[in-house]
This record gives sequence, C-alpha cells and structure tokens, in this order.
Amino acid sequence: MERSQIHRVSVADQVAGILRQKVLTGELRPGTSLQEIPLAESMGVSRNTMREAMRILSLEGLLKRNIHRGIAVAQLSLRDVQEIYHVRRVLEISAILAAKTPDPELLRDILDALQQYEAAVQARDWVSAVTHDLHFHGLLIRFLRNKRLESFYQKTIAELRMGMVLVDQRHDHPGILIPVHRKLYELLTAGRLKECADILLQHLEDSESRLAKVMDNHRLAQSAAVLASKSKIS
Amino acid sequence: MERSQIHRVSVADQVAGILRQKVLTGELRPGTSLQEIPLAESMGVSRNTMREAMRILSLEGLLKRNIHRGIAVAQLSLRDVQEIYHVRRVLEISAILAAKTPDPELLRDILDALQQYEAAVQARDWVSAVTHDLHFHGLLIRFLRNKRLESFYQKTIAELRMGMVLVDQRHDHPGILIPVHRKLYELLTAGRLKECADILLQHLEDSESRLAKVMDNHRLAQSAAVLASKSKIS
DNA sequence: ATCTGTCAAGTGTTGAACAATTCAACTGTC
DNA sequence: GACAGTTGAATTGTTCAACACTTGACAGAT
Repeated sequence: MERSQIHRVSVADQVAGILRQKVLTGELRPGTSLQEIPLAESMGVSRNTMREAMRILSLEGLLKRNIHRGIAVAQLSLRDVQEIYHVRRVLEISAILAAKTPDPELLRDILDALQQYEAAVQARDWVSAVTHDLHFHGLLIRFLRNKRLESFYQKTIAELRMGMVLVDQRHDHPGILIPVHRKLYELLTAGRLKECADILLQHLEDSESRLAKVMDNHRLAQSAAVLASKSKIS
Repeated sequence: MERSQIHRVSVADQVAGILRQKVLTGELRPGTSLQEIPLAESMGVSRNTMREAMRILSLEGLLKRNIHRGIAVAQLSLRDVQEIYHVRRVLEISAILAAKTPDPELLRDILDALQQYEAAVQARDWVSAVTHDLHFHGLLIRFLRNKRLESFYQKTIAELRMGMVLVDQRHDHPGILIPVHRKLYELLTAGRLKECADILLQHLEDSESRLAKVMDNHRLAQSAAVLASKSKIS
C-alpha cells in the first residue's frame, strides 16, 4: 500500500534533474562549458556522480559532449529548429487526427492549459505564457496514448525551449496567438479534426518562421558584438 | 584533413556498443539480469565504465534499471509491441508521403535492401531476412530528412528487434512478404505515394497482429513451462 | 506456520589516483 | 617576424578501493 508514493531516486538522477532545470530556465546558457570537478563540488556530489548526471543530459540532447574537450550546453542551429518543428508537425497532427473519441478529462486539462495561457498573456507574463503554450501542445500528444511518442515529444520540446531562452523573451507578443489556440480547442471539441489539423499546421509553420527570424537577428547581433569586442582589443 | 575518419570513442561507448549487439542478437535474452562486477571483469573494464555503458543502454530502453535491485535486459509486453507498431505507422507513413521528389541514391539503397531481403529469403536465412526487412523500412524514414526522427525510429526498432529474438525465428515465413515490399517499392518510384502509404499501413497492421499472436503463444508456452517445473519441484 | 532479526550480496556513492588528450605558451630555427 | 616542434599545465577518461544503503533469503523464536 502507498507504494506508489515512495519513489527513490538516485543522486545522479536528482543532479541530472537540477541541471536540466538550470538549462531549461536559461540559468545555464547555450554554449556554456561545464567542468566536472567544480560543478560536482558546487553541488556536493562526487565527480563520478556528476559524470553520470552529465551522461544522462547529453543523451537527452541538452548537453553536448566532446571527448577530452569537455561538455557544454547544447546550442540550437537553425537546422535544429527546422527539425524540431518538423517533429512537432508530424506528431501533433497525428495526435489531432487520433482524437476521434477524446477523453473528456484530457479535454478539460487542455482547456485549463488554454485558460492559464490566456491569463498569463493578460498579465503580460511572457515566460509563463510560453510555458502554458507548450503545455497546451504537449497535452495534444496524449491523444496518441503512446508513452514512447510522448516522451520523445517532450524531449524534443525541451530542446526547443532551451533554444528559446537564448532569445530575448520580450521580442514577441504571444497574445496574438490566443485566437488560434481558442480555435484549435473549439474544432477539437467539435470533432472537426481535419480542419483543426489544418489550422495547427499553419500555426506551427508561422511559429517556426517567427522563431527562425528572431534567432537569425539574435545571431547577427551576437556576431556583431563579437566583432566589436575584437576590434576593441586590437 | 581526414579528420572525419579519426573518431575516437570512449571505452564506455564501446562497451555499450558491444552490449547492445549482445542484446539485439539475442545472446543476452530478455529478462537476463546483469551484474556490474562480473560483467565488468569479463570485459576487462572497471566497474564505473560498465556502469556508464549500462546507463546508456537503459536510457535507450534496452536495459531496465531497478534501483538497488539490479539491471536486466528489458522485456517487451504486448502493450510495448502495440506502441512500437504505432510509432512505425506514424513515422513510416509520414516518410512515404514526404517522398515527393525522392533522392535517387536513396531509392537505389532501398532497392538494394529489397534485393538482399529477397536473396536471404531464397536462402532460407530468416535472421538475415529480418535484418534486411528492417533495413528496408529504416531507409524509408530517410525521406523525412530529419536526424531526430531517424534516431528515434532506430531506437524504437532496436527495441522491437530485441523482442523478436525472443520468439523462435522459424515460426514464420517472411517470404510471404516479398510481394508486398516489391509493391511498396514500385509505388514509391512511380510517385503513387498515397497508394503506397495505404499498402504500408496494411502491411504494418498485418505484421503487428502476426507478431502479437506469436508472442502470445510464446508467453503461454513459457508460463506452461514454469508451471511444469514448479509442479516437478513440489 | 508466521514473524522477526541477521547476514550476505549487490548496487549507489565517494575519493583518490593515474593515463590520455588537448590547448596554449614557449622554444629555437629559418 | 613567421613557423614548426616541444613542453607542460589543465581537463577529461579510466581505474581502483572503500564504505553506505538496500534487498532478499535464511534461520531462529514465537
């Protein structure tokens, strides 16, 4: 009894979780190189345990390992963003089309996410808005009722989110997207799945091109800054 | 120059590769429990390195880790098989539909796989036939031109294959499936993608139900054997 | 027979050491 | 001054040995 509540987690897994949070929240920015000994000491664990944690995150794609050269927080390229949105299109649209007899509880969760998203936008809390936006989409995947597809999707979204903290959150106005999400929810509950999938496809394509543009601007600004600092040195 | 050829791999990765092979070929059967120290000694590496290798494989889903209770080769349930075939349907059909302007070289690779598959069947080499069958399907995924989807697919297929070595290879006659694959290839090169996807869907569903039936028989035989041995003891 | 305490075996974690590799600074030569 | 080669510090990869903690089985007590 109550066995489900007692779940032991190894220290390595906990460390991986903490590191994962730091990466996803942007506390550790893409490109940052992580050294084993200082990090292990700062978290009060041994070097081996830290290595296991880093191994986990590198297999998740959040860290990138270069043998004998160290581990760094992964950096998304434009190609990566394209791939990730491709994954989103394939999975989310499959999910929508699989929602013929949707679980009412799941529909309620989706509505909750939608409302929290709208509330966050009202409050001009963009970080929270992004969170609930991604949560909304993540819930859609549950229509597939497939743990493998769900965890792959979540892993992929984690990569995307890591890439998004790179850019300034205030660049964009997620409020524009409220009507689209509303529409998606309505079509979904009405069982008009094909139309819903079409709108979702359009939405994802818009979203991708917007992010790509922002990232490109950011990249240009970055390299300009590097050039400026270099010229200042010489 | 020639830097691409020189790829160093850590010992842990190599050990993981060897273990992976042993699992996929069935040398280590599902359910087998693996102990760190004996395994590490048998392969001439330290316990830590072996732990890293096992961590890799458990994150791939090939090993299952129970904290403080050891690691065992994962065992596929019928639910797992259903999930994996679901993944196959989603990805392979998306891939087919994405093959509007197929890369000629890829088409040739697919034809090669098909011919090797047919040759294996002619030679009554079922193991090789399964290999080339899965290779054929794996090549289809390349139409997606998406590394994340490809590696996820390969990881999933690896799980499936592990489940398939469980059952007796001689139960089935893969030769029956030659015409279907031939047809898939023809429709694909003809650009009749929708029809191709339909046949593929049918093929995957047939394949799934066949495997499910075989696994169920196997499961019954297993539990019967267990019962028999128990009654012999008592 | 059920329960409880003990114990061995195995995993989780630590810390220290050594080997291998990279990178940058330093040499000397041209 | 430019360049190739050398040296050495820093970091990662790997090994080893020890201890803590958990589990499962066994034996003895009830």
